[in-house]
Amino acid sequence: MSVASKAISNKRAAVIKALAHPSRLLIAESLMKGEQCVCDLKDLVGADMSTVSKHLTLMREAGVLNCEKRGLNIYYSLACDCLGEFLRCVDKLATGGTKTKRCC
Amino acid sequence: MSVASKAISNKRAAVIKALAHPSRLLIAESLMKGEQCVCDLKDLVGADMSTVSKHLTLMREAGVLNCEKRGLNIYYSLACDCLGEFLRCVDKLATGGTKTKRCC
DNA sequence: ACATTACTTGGTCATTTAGCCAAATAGATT
DNA sequence: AATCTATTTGGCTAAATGACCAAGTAATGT
Repeated sequence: MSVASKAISNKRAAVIKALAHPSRLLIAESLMKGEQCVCDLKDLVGADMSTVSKHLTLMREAGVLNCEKRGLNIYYSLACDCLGEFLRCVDKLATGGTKTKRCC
Repeated sequence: MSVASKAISNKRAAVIKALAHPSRLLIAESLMKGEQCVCDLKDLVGADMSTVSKHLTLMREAGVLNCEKRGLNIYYSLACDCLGEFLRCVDKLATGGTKTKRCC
């Protein structure tokens, strides 16, 4: 693999990784309905505010979320409306019936 | 969150996690062209065979891959043909221009 | 039966991740 | 200016991940 395509591969993996955690997935799904501030998301996830904040920073740095400060609150929103089709595929895989248990 | 929806959330996250690594992403993309055996994928990834094998096991257990043994070789294939739309969204996010650098 | 080939499994180690708490910052309110 | 509220940052620790090597297994060829 070339250096360039390795960089692309890493960037893609970072985006996917930003969604590869139950709490972050929950956050992403909730934001499909519209922007929310950190304390809303903290209630949703049920973890320490600092923990949630770190998840959000990670997602923003990966390019998955945008944020905007208004007054005391910081509102996070999805950077792309394609999450639906992303999740459609994930659910297909997550609920897929005929898995190969083993072959060896 | 209920216990049931937490379980679903974890399952989804496991599927996403199975794709959230440069080597595993590379493997998934390569398998879009058709099944391949472990040594092919080892050459593709360029890591130790045992490392690749562990990646493949993880992906299979998450439900992303199927495998079938024929002779000495084990052939891995994608469990779902929806990877294309999945990656379309990932690329949109990975290459997205207007990212919020910071807001605080 | 013995060697070979293709994989997997177990062990170990370094790195990353995820959680919490305490402290810092920034805007709003008094 | 002092305080309150919302959020981030730093520090710490426990747990998970990813890589390699060495050893084990299973089908094939001799």
